[in-house]
Amino acid sequence: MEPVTDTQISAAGPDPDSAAAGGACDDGLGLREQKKRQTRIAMHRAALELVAEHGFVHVTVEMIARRAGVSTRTFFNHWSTKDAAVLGIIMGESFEISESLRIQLEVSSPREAMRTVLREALTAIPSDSDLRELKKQVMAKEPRLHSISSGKLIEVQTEMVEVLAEHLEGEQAGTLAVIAVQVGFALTRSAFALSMSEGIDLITAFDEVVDLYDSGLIEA
Amino acid sequence: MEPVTDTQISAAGPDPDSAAAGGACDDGLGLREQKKRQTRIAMHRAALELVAEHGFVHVTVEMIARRAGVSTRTFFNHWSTKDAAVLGIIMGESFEISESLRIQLEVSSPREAMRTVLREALTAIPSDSDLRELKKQVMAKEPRLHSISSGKLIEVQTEMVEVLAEHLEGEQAGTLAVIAVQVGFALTRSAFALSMSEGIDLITAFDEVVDLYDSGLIEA
DNA sequence: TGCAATAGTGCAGTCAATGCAACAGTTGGC
DNA sequence: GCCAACTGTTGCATTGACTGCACTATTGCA
Repeated sequence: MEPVTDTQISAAGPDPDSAAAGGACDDGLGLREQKKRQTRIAMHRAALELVAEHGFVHVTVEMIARRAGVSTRTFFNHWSTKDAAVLGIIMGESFEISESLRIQLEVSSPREAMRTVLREALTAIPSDSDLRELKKQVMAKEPRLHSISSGKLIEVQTEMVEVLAEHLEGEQAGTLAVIAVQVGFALTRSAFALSMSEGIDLITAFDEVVDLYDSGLIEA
Repeated sequence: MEPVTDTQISAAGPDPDSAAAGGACDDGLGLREQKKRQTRIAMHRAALELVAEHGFVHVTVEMIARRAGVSTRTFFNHWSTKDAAVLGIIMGESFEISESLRIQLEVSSPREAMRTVLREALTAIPSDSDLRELKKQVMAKEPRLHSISSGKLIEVQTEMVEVLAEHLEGEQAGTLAVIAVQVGFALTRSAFALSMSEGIDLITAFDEVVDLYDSGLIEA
């Protein structure tokens, strides 16, 4: 298994059980991919349940792994951090995202490019209702999770700053790039928090956050 | 010693050596306070030097402590995390900041209140020129440090969201509060990055960032 | 069926972070 | 100058996140 590439934000797929029940949810994936997905979801669910039960700090990776029926080593093959498992953050290669930004910058304004890329990076969450309920509970009790800084996320942030700074030119390009990216991620984080606390999917949450931000009601 | 309260962002004071040379830099503090400050700065400097030399990941807390001439236990009495020591972030009680926000909200708009509080939380950095040079180097080589999420910072963030949400009222108060605080901290983080990379003091950097943000050039 | 790829595992090890109890220098009152 | 309350420093033991490595088990494909 790839030692946890990280970067494309997405969340766990549909419930393995319901998929098994329906039987038709092959997704065109091989048996291998399906199993991988299943264990991943099992861990995510286990993490959520345990955090809901005992609180984030009292849940160990070992506990999560055991409930999900895997070894702790396997846990870290799927999730880069404990936080990531609870939040269901999976990321792809950071250079893909920064490349995507570079391309978008050719055809759109920096603002639009940033938003398009960030939005694209948020894969929809087809989460089941019970997973949503769990997430709501967890986020309500664990405000700590509102601020994501899951390892590789920082990597992406850094690369995006570089790409943007390069594109902007001018004396203050660097500073402008830093601010733009920081604000962009602030919106993304907000979307994540909203998504989990309201039980809506990430893209919807992101759009809502962006709308609110643009409305000027924010006063930030 | 207080087991590292955390929250009031500030940076290490003046060079202990230069203070010793001048002799008149008593600051009205007791011998105790002075010594405490000195060891703190020694650790901060050691951390910066080592990171500049070997890179963040290859520097252990033990190495920092040894160079600063203290035990690792003492290290953690002063800094809540390794990151904090490198960045020179010290924080006070989080409730003080949220209290401050609550008060400011009585007399100013949310936007002004947020900014005032965040700005106040940034104690000036009277860093020596050589420390600045070190910081520049470190920040250039360690982009990881651009995204601060030093433990208790999250705590402050959370409390601010609560206070703000309570004050805003309305259906979307919660979401608005989350976004406002996230953006506020995004600006603060940007200020921190700018301060270190340009070798200017935090307040100046913060004002500059806010001005740039308000100018609309950002395109976030 | 057999080979290549890849998911899962066990193990040993590193290191950040914390609690506790003992110790030492500082301060203030007398 | 001396004692008592503080408070900073330290060593020790411990927990738990995370990693590298070598190895086994499955799966996909020819």
